Amino acid sequence: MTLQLHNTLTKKIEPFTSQQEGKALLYTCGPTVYNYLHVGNWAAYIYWDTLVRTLQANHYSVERVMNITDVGHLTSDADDGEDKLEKGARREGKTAWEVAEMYAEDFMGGMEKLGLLLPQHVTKATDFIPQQLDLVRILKEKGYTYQITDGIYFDTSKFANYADFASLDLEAQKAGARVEFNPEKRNASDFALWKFTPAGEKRDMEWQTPNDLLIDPNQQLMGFPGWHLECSAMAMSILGPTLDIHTGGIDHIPVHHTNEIAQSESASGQLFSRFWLHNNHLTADGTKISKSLGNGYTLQDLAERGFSALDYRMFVLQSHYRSESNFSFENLAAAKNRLDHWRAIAALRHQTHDTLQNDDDKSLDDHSVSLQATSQAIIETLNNDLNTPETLHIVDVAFSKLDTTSLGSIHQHGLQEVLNTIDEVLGLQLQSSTPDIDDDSKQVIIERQRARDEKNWSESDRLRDELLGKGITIRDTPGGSIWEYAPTTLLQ
RNA sequence: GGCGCGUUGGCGGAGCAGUUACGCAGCGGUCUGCAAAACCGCGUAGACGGGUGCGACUCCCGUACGUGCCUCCA
Repeated sequence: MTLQLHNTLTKKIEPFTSQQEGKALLYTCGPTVYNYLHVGNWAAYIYWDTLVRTLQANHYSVERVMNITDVGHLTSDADDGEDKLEKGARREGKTAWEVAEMYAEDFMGGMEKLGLLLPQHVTKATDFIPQQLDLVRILKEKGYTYQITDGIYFDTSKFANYADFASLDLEAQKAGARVEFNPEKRNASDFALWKFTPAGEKRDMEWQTPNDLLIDPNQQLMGFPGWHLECSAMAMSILGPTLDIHTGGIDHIPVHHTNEIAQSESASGQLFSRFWLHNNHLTADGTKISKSLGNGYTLQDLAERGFSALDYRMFVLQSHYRSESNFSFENLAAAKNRLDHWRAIAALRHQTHDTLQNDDDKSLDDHSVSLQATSQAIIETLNNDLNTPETLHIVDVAFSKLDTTSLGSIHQHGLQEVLNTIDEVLGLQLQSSTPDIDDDSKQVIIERQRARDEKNWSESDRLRDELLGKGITIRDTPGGSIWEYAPTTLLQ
């Protein structure tokens, strides 16, 4: 099966194709760096990392841009809230620049812990101010903008298909709106492209508004970009007017992405993105994740309870990206146990003695065949709109078979191939987390076997404890002793 | 008020119109020097009411409940 993806644009699952053969242009809406990311935020990046890996498994080279929003994201989409960065800065007694730097660094650290592939372009909104102003200029020249007291706005009534993407009923929304909108705006859905620093205020982050963008060119106005503008400016200036895929959270459909499409397509006259993928949200402890509820767990919170970032990655892969899923530590523990089992299987690759070099050797029951088929099946299920839960099921079935297979009968090459595939597409680092044990430990295992042969149980148990001290557990099977890495214990 | 989604066993979570999802947890057993692991078995899931099928968890309609976005947020 070729890669099929659910496209929000058409609300259907469609075969994926790119504009340029073998190359996919991808834009991912990144974080606003005014706080630590919580598990819900991270889930999105894990899903999109799986997308990138799946594209690569389908022989696409991926050129990907991810923004870091370090300015202009207001605390309200009504364009009259505070800037999150400026607010965060006041909270912490720092400048907006320092806050952005600190949390951006934390974000990059989290990416690494989770084993997320680094996009080719990780771009900060503040590094793309000229490009954003250029976009405003183009829109102004084409007659899509108007200026009011607090900024330059995009007139959504001039973009005929504005409501289509999110199936918006603008009139009904207006009637039921719970937020007062700026009465100077021509339409409730109009949004700020560029905001002016209010008179008498000084922001940490502000730039001179180019005179040619103003009604009165003699005005001297400081300002800053609206939140939606940055994504369009970075995406188009780096990847060109039309993306192959644009990803983001489901919450972005009605406002952020709708606005991105409006401003980008109005400026370029071309389709902004051919595919739009949206991840559903995570709840935590049965309710929506929210700072005020205290369930916005961070990676640090997980670590303090004995869970690694990769345990969390496994947890996220257990549900489909378009389903709403629920985070709890109980569920995370289930994911961790599953990952520990997979690692035990991965450790077998050091302990098999491959007597069969030929994959087609039929004398070896069906293990080699099934392992080969597993690698293929993993890609197939991911190609089905990134069906990661089904992928895990396939791996479980294959690994269960290995549980019942004696060491000598495991087809090492096939196992190696499956592990490679899993690590490539799921990023669980099964192999790097299970290096071969050192020679000393191997010697201890041999000595223990000798003690057991002599029924010297006290010596045998002593050696087993010695290995446990090194984080290695032993299980004795009819076919011999097998070692694996001891699972890390959870803090209660 | 508008738009959307969901309801599967103790917890999580898929596929599929007719045969075990899978994982985790629980109980019983086998194996084992012990332990661990593994294996076998058990608990007979599909909100409710209709409809269409020989047959529905799986398609259609309705009801109830829950939930998301429109307001911080992936």
